[in-house]
Amino acid sequence: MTAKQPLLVVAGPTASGKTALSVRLAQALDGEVVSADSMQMYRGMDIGTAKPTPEETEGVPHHLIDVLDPSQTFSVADYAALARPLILEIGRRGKLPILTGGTGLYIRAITDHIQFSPMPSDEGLRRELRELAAREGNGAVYRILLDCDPESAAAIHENNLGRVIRAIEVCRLTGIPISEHNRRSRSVPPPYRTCMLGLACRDRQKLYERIDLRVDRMLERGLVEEARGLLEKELSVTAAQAIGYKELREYLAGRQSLPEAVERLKQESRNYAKRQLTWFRREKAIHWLFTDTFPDEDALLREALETVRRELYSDTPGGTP
RNA sequence: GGCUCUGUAGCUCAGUUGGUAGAGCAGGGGACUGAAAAUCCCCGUGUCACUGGUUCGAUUCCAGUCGGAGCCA
Repeated sequence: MTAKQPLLVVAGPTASGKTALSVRLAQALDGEVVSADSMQMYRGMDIGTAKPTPEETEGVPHHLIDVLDPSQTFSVADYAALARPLILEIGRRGKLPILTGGTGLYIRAITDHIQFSPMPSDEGLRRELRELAAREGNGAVYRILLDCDPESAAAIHENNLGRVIRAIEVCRLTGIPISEHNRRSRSVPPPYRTCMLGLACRDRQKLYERIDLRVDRMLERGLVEEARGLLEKELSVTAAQAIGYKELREYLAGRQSLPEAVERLKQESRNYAKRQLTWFRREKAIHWLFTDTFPDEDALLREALETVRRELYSDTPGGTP
């Protein structure tokens, strides 16, 4: 029986200070950062995703950044396939992997060790179901799910068309209801001893102000030009979802003034942060660090380190580092 | 100065043929397993500008007052 591998997670909404904290934690704990950010994986999407710059990383290795071309689609399953061996390998080298990012789904896939079995997708079926929904309404598609997987149907809202379609697709393709599928995906216990840190602000308004400010800084650094270059290319469905570029597209197409587009971009970012908070709040294992309650960054780091040592390195039967 | 329009939820606006009002956005909460920076769900009492008048009853009609917009001088 082998001891579980220590894994540190730094989660939190956009602009909460994840990058800075994880770099300092990596320096203090001899770690390497593994990004859990669905958009920073794309090359060329630098300013808009607040990708850590060389100055910010201070030499600390950062993985799973710039590993995709914006034309590539991607999924949680793909993420897990990349991240898991990487985490293992970092550990083998005697380093602490620090999973940092705001994509809750990706983080959970790792921490809960969700098993993704190989599964083909069926574009034709998806399109067909989408057309059915457009023609006869979401209810028509939902009824199909009700028929093949009542358990999932009970958990998915009729209007959440994407999920309804996915559940039907899994049913049709594998003959197993997605509810059953999801249960099986949790059959393997996580090989990690995990400590989860969450960054947040006590004062929501303060977070929103930070977000607005950061957007302004992105614009100063050339976000509009970055967006112009990116939008000339063919973007995958995944990459096209990134906040920043899709709002600026309206401006670049002359359909909206720059101030209007910027306001929308800030608004989208704030709404996104709120959704992230909802997700992470559900993660009961998270130790929350409220950045606005610490006098300075050193105090924050000290508290974080104390939590990590307690969670990861105390009374470990396998010995301490 | 005259005429016209206008003043309803934080914002933009509906509406009530007179029985005290509702959408979108914002805001808050929630869900989340192959597109997740996505997708979806739930939450709306506010002197209906103010003061009078008509009326059983006015936010709704009338008059005046005070804001705002426009047109003519």
